[in-house]
Amino acid sequence: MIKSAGSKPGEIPAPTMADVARKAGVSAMTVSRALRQNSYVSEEARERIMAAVNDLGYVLDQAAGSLSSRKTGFVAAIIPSINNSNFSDTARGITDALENTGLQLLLGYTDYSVEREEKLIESMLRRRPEGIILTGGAHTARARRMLEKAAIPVVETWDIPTNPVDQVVGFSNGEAMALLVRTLAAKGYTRFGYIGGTTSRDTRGSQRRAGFVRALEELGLPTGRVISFGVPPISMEQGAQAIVSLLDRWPDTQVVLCVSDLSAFGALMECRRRGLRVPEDIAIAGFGDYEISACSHPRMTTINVGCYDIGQLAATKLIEAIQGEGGTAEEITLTGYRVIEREST
Amino acid sequence: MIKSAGSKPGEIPAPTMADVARKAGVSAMTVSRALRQNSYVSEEARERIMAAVNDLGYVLDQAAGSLSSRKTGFVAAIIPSINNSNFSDTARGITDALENTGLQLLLGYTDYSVEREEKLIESMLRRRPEGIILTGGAHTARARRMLEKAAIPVVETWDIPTNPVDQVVGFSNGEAMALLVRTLAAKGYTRFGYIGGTTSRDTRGSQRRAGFVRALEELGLPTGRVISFGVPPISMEQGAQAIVSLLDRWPDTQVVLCVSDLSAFGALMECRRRGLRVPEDIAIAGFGDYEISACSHPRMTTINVGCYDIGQLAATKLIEAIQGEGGTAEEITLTGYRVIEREST
DNA sequence: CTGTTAGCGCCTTCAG
DNA sequence: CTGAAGGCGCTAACAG
Repeated sequence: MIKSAGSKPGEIPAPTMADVARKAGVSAMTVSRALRQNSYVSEEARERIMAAVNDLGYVLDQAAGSLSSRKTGFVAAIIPSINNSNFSDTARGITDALENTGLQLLLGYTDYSVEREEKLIESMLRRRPEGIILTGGAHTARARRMLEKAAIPVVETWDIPTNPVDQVVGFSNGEAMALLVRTLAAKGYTRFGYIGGTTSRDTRGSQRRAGFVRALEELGLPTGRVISFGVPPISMEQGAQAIVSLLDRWPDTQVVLCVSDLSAFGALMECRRRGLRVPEDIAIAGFGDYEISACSHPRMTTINVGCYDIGQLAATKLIEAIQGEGGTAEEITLTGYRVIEREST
Repeated sequence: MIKSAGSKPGEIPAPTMADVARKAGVSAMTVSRALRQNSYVSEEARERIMAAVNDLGYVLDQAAGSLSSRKTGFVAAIIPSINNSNFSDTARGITDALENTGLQLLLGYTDYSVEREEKLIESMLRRRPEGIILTGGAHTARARRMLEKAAIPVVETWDIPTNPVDQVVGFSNGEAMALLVRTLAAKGYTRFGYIGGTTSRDTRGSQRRAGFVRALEELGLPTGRVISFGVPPISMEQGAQAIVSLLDRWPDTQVVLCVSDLSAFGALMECRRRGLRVPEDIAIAGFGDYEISACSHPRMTTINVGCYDIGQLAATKLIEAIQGEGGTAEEITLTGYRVIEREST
């Protein structure tokens, strides 16, 4: 504990604006003005105020300020996992877009659970954020109701919900995966396998799987070689185990697509460990273009979905809606993705 | 924009406690009591209140509450990078420890810059967090002063500062790296190389390097094979480039230690790509025990430092200090680390 | 350019 | 178990 702290008796209460005002010989209102960028304060007064602020070690109390100004300066963002670099890239994009707007990020993660998302939304709304960014379009009914009641701009990302709450910045996970299938089919592969999680929780994961199946159907190729493996997120280790089962069951599989680069990497390394040549004996592709896929040996084919840009764009749209007149139409912004062919296919 | 929103004229203002109270036929005070767990409210009143809350879609405004209760329910945490799974594991540990305490995390990242840390600390202190968790012991003078003035519990993590602000939950990065050197020296390696970043910004990185050199000196082994490579964080790709330079310059190097598993992985893959056998031709070890090191081929030797536990323990200590009488002594809690020997050495 | 007045929405405190 | 009064620290709105 520093000096005297906590709620000890004899504690020195933090200085308030009134303390600064007294010390600088002005009113609290002038201090308030001096501490913001806009409003006019004489150079002389400003200097005295800043000196007093420094002397006292005064730090503005935004909770009090936002109560009276009715603006909290918070923006909430909810991602599935903070440990997944795809989503933390999105979080970085959000933070960077928020820089210099005076808005502060309230970040939470759901562990891929809509129930946890609901709780998070509730606890975040208690902080009265001026806008909120969500991942995906699957929410509980109560979460949806709370969002609508909150009457703040909402941006759903990483997906294209069929029934958006408000704005959307995302892409079709199914279409992206389908594109990958078509690209690989064009190279001559016909016997495709798939590794992903159980479909119940991770909506993006199940959309990718659906896109995989749909693309194969359209190409008239067999669709059955699918391994579903545990609840998301599917780890590298699970990818390794899954490819063993998959090749065990369907030994003539030529190429395996995975729900993400992480499981793909696990699968890739396991194949190398077992002496399989990639892509000669078995080709492998991931999803998400994580750092790892550009660096592995062999380098991995994957699909880049612009995680950082999603975050930056979502935040930009949100800021516009917050600062705008509130009349922005509901809007769906599609973000791009592209297949990155590397050595593993 | 949902329904009517933003600051449009004709907007429906969010319901307040008074609205709920009116609807439930009680006073605002009773609503306030009903919405918390403690305090006594009759079952009958509580039911009516909850019904009104539901009808109105009322969500408590914590900013107002904390102004009067003088407790914000915020805890701040600052990590170097949100994209590094070691630190996001720590963040998860913090979040998990905070669960069910009613405390909410305010998370920020510095990109390894003490200047950015200073700005973050300032903007977070404006939210009046009840405690703060930092990474490392290097702060600007002004940051230190602000922390001291704030008179809230502080926990520095991931390091053992020579002059702690308050509490510490960490380990010696230098000692951990030295242990790795000794472990490998015991296996017979004598010609060690090292890959890390420039030392100016990442204090943990430079401590690891110092530990590397110190351990070799104590063993009477040569210490010169060090490649410094860019500002942190050192990427996988930089690890790949660095090992090429290193082996180019010192071809007889037997084992290379890296500042983290990420650069070590890049180095490992690059060696495999060039047809080098690992560990026969060149052994490689990382630091941090990222998921990747357990899954790569060959699996990588590294050192596990309990990232998640650091976060959980730091938050637990912080909560104790917050809830305690404020008299907790300054305390240094050492966390454990252990070498994990795998196939790459 | 500066000050005054009032009140943001809730909780503390004290009375019933 | 419930209510009334008052104020947390700041800023909007208006007056000078």
